Amino acid sequence: MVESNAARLDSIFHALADPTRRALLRDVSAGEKSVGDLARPHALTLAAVSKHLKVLEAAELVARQRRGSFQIVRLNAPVLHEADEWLAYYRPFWSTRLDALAQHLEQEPEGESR
Amino acid sequence: MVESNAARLDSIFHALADPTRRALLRDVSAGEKSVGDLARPHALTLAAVSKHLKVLEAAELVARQRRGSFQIVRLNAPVLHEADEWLAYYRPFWSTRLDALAQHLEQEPEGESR
DNA sequence: GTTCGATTCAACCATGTGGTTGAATGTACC
DNA sequence: GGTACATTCAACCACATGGTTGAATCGAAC
Repeated sequence: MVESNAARLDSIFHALADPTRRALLRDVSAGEKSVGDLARPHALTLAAVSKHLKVLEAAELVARQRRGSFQIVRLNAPVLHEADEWLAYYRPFWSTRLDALAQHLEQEPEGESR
Repeated sequence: MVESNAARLDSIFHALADPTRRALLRDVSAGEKSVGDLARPHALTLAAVSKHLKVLEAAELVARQRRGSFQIVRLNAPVLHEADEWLAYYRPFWSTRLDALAQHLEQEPEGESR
């Protein structure tokens, strides 16, 4: 559906594969925050948090915007929707609706790669 | 809910952050496969595929079982459900139901860490 | 324009990743 | 028990990651 889906999923899942980054994402889901605000609750240097934010930004999970001398970070949730759509393919496999599974398997497996 | 949720999500999302591993997962979703079967369509050595499977197995996304001289790999979909549950928290943010979002934000953000 | 606060950059370090090759293991078959 | 096949292990490589520290940048305020 989307063009280079695989590379996008790479960066999204990679960004989510770190507990600090998931925590940052959760923190920022409560509303816009400056980098300093985001760093404060974590036992990390600002530079480290800045790097994590760069990973989240590369995956477009957050967006930055300068406001005065602050960098304001906000959640970009629709990107998580892409991960959700990838997962959706497997939903029939953990739900108990085996008939749905059978029907599911007749379809082509959604072309992410190649 | 689960004990060390964060570490599990780390390994799950990390496993999903590679296109080869996502492809292997999709391949194995069509039914049990030997390692050789799984390796064939990919332009990789068997050893490389074996390593990828080890990552998927560490995340418990697949399970192995010896059958004769073959290693049979099968999907363990319920683990994907854990990733799905993590994502569920963010669903209100990309859906347009902003009233749901407001209600959502009043709740505690689900304790994965600390 | 200097100083202060917020953030990033650069260099460095230890460790992990994804791949290779070639040897080793394990099971089946004759 | 030897041979063939399926898979893994070990060693190696180049490169990415997650963290640090200290210098550099950028905007605001005096």
